[in-house]
Amino acid sequence: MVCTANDLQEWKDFPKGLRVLLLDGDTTSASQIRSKLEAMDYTVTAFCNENEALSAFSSNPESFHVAIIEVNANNGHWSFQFLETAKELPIIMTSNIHCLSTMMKCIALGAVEFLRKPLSEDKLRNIWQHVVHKAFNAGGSVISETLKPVKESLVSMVQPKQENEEQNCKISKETENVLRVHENDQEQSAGCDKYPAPSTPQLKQVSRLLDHGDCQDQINCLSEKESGEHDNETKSVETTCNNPIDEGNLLTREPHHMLRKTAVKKENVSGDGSKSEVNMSRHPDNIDSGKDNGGAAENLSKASVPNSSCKSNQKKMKVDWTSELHKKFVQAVEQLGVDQAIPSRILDLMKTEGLTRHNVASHLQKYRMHKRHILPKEEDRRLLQPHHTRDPIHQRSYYPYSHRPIMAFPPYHYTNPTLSMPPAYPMWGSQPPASSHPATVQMWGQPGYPHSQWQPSDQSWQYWNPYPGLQADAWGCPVMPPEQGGYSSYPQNTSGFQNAGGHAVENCHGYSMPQNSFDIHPAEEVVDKIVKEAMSKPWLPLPLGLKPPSTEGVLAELTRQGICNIPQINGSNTR
DNA sequence: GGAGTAATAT
DNA sequence: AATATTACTC
Repeated sequence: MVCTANDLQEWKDFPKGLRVLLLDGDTTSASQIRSKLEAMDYTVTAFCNENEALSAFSSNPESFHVAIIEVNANNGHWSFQFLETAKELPIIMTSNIHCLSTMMKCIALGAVEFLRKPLSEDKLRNIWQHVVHKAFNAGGSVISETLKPVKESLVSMVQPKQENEEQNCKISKETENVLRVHENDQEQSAGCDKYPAPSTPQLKQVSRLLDHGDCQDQINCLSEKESGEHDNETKSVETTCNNPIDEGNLLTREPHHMLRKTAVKKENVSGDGSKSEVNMSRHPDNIDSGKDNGGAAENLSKASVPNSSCKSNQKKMKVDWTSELHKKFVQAVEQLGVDQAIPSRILDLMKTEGLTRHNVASHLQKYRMHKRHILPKEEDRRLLQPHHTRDPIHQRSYYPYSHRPIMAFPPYHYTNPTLSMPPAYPMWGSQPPASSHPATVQMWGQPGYPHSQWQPSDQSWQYWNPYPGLQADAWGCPVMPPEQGGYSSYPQNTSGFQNAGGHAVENCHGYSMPQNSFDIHPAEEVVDKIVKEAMSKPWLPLPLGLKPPSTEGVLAELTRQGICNIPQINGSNTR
């Protein structure tokens, strides 16, 4: 069906030109879908008549890579028949109707997705993924010969990334093994950034569960948008519910296959191309039996009457803060800055459907708490710098990015950092030589404080550093965006002193402190450079080690320059 | 009613 | 351990 080897060799800009069979009895809807698809460079052949579509496919199955089939009240039987007929083709069902049993039946019969109308660009944009998915995941008996070249071609695209991505995606060894057994492992890479595929994580879960024989404990479902929390820009999310399903109600010609198909995930891409999805899971002990369908699709929850249970259950879904999601969170937080980084705004920025303000708030709380444990350690390191004094004037140095705050902190951290200081020197004393270790949270973290994913040693850590070129030793550690100019070359830059212990550390601008600058003094030229920079940019916070001039000195200087009228600020009195 | 925090539950 | 929920305060 899909494409020949030649097709793929020529297919430089996949998925452009991917051929879509579109059946929609509603001509208006059909033309809308068609124009959207064509705008995305898909090649669309539209039918409004079932028989035409079927005969077109039957006569030349290789004309199509993917099908979008509308299900309506009248053509249900035909739709199922088409699903049976075109098993090799990834078929996306779409409908205005919300009928759980129909959706279940479609999915069980092999439909890759069930989308509620209207089909937005976001819904349509990634339908190519189903082609890839099918190529990789269809069972040997189902995959067509023509799909194999697709798979091979894409494997070569996916493979080089795979090793890294496997780590980044935190795939458990167990899962990896399962996937290898299933010969579907390439797909998992597609579940990562580059070639996201709609069903990947869920498939992994389902595969694992199947292998462990407890698949009834978990199906994947799609949540509907959380009411009122998201605008139309928000994207569908994927939720994973630990819901038992009544398999007896599902049509299945091949139970394993059916379940795999049930693991349909809906994924959309936000404007910037990033995924906007969230994995959610429910605690098994919260399961309602029977009618709990878990909202097997976005549409389901709205569609089916019993879905009230799904909706209510959604409350109990647990957000899986994947590195990807967390990255988004951090980006939102950083984009907002200290003043604006509040749950609702973060939520808005993240544009991740299924995520609630509460989810964000909870995560934010944890985020802040973690930072709270991290920052004092950084301050400790700064405090060891020569010339540094802890008089209040220098307190702004504790939070050197106040002009563009990265994150909100509890006030006591920058109003009186000394109060929150854990014992500093013992920590220093216990440091391993910086030459053998880049500084990590592990080195600085308080004993007993939870580590795991909060640490850079974690594989997902790299996702959490918004500026991979820079070191960040803490979760969300403020690091200077590269575009922020010379400011970051100040030695107090958080990322600039990762390697405590008197070794040269490059900050993000390649500015390098001399060896032993920590132990003794910065080289004079370094000091000069810092002083010059500070003087040329008085609006920036002072680097550590530099004292601001006294008020008297400033006034005297102003007077010398003939400036005698100084407006009163904050009650400070001048002449 | 949202936000922040701490405590507690799951 | 991670996340959600709750209670409380602002």
